[in-house]
Amino acid sequence: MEGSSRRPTINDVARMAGVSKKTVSRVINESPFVKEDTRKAVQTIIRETGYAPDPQARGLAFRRSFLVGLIYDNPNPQHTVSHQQGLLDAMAGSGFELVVRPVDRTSPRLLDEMRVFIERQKLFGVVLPSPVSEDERLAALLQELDVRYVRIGSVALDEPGRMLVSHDGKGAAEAARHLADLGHTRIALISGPTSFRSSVERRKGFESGLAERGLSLDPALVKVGGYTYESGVGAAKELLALKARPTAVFCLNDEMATGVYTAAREAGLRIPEDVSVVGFDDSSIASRLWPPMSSVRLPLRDMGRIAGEMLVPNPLRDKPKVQPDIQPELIVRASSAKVG
Amino acid sequence: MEGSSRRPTINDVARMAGVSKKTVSRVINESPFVKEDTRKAVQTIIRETGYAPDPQARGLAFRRSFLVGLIYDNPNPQHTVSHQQGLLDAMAGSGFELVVRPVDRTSPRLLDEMRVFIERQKLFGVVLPSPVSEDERLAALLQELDVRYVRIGSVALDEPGRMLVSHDGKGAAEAARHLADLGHTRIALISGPTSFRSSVERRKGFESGLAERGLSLDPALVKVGGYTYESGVGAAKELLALKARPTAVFCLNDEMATGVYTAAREAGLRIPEDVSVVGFDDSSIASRLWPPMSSVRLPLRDMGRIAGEMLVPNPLRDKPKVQPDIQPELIVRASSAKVG
DNA sequence: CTATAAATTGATACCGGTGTCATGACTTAC
DNA sequence: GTAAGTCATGACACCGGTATCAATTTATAG
Repeated sequence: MEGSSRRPTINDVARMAGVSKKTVSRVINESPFVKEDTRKAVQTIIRETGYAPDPQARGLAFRRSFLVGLIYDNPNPQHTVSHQQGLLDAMAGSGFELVVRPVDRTSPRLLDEMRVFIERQKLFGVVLPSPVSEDERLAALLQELDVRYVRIGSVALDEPGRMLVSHDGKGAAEAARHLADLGHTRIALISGPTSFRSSVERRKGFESGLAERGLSLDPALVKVGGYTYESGVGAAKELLALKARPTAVFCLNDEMATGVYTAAREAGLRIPEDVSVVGFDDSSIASRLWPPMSSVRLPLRDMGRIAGEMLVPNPLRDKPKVQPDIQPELIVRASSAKVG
Repeated sequence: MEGSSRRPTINDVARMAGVSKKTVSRVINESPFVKEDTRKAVQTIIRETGYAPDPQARGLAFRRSFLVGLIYDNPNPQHTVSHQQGLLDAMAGSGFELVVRPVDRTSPRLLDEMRVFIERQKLFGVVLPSPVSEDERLAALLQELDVRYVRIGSVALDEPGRMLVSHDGKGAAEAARHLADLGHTRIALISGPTSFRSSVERRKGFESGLAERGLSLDPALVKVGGYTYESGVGAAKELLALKARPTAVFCLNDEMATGVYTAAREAGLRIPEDVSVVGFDDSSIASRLWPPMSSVRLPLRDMGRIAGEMLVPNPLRDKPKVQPDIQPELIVRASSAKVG
């Protein structure tokens, strides 16, 4: 089996099959201009030798690599991991590889760095989870460089084939209806930084959900946090110290919602008896806290997978099928209960 | 500035500098056989044109890519993320890119898949965090393929340049001494699967730490979990139902330790008054739980960074310096207190 | 000043694929 | 049966670099 120590090249296959390397190339690339007999003969040799084309050489000739870049700058590693896993699910066995690239989206050199990264590596495609996906200059650069890309974000910023929308607003609206249906009327909101599109969308969705139940968001009950645990503690302390204390708090991510637990404990308040809490992300901590926390779940891994399917052709997955719709889902646990 | 739309190649630079492409190649590769004047002239052109060699072409000629593979199969995504971040820290600006590759270490086709992956991509190097790092067949394969690699694991399984040791045992020993010093004598252990080297090492370290204080591990107080929350709940339930109930529980990871919180609550026991808990990993949940959990911290990101420094030459980091020693550290919080 | 050694440099082949275009074989039309 | 068109294939250049080795220049020795 192991005749020579080095992997066979296209020349070896061509010689063994008694054809030119160009014909082997045609077989590899599924050119229709190959006689059936020839194709089979070549494929037999390919199978016997275990030949696989060298991605570097192929990429050099194609002027395009077989690398997909994941460009991210998410404060929540959970998001990155999940997206990455999903992407890898979709890419497994496709012959493409995933190159990960964290960036600082506030860096003035971001665009230059991205240009160099993409041009140098001649990336086949790029996946941009939020908040990087929200940078229109970056999207413009990708179009200029003629690279395939998929942006993952909470709202449609691009044409369908290039944008995967997670509809964060719908999930937030569901949370709003849930709390309203439990009888809450003084519902506080701990938002993330308004520079994040997700914060804006989630807030909008939350407000529209409240509106559906005839409620509106009291500006005095809105705090802007930084998507961190500490900022959640701080915001919750202020909210829980109010004379007209809210009976429920919705947080735009679980980190901050966890901070509400801490603040509530310090204020001597019980969850959910004194204050209901609903988070966003359904991170692993949500179900570990006591009481287990209600939270809006985004199918992050699925989103990564779908983005991958949109980007790379995968022979193992035959059906290109319609792009499934991503829907957030409210997971109701014990941290949200009837008011009173 | 932007004369032509395509990036300059080595030929452009050679023509503009009035030398052959081979000389430009020598300058790029820092060959000592280039006259100072020539080198400067070429470097000037390189700077002016913004030329950068094509990694694919270079890799093709070198028979080696500029890709580093991260091969992992860790049930705890936190570990993967942290290692990955550290690796990327070390690789930033080096010209190398990180390709991530999750695997199933129990798959019978693992070795074949790895061989194909490494040979096809002609990887420059590979990083193997535990538990993948514990597979000796894989290490043998990497040596056969003549690929640089760094194994990250709890104990030395390879020569120093190829192994980064995290000394999990020391951290576990510290936890043991900590609990013993608090007066605990009936100390339970919830272990991970013994197929994980980390479990074995942590347990050994824990036992030696107990021995230092004149204690020994009671086999009746040892449960083997699966490194999951659920297994932690199950193991803790059994332990806390014992007549001779342990006054402290050490868990070989935080997931299981979090399960002890749940089991204790269900059993009506208080932490730390009725039972002290110490975890391992110092994952983010440890400090969010109530009471905040004592846990052994491993500098995972630093480990990734050091592994990266061991693997890739980085011009931005001049000092190769001695390999720093990785030391676990016990973070004492409120879940461990004097026996009483 | 000449012979010899050492330092520089470039011509050419090659890494392992693909694109272009010409060529020969085979059909189909008349 | 011959002309024209289609199909199948290969020769050769090329993608953008590096390796080899010979050629040229410069330095050192005698």
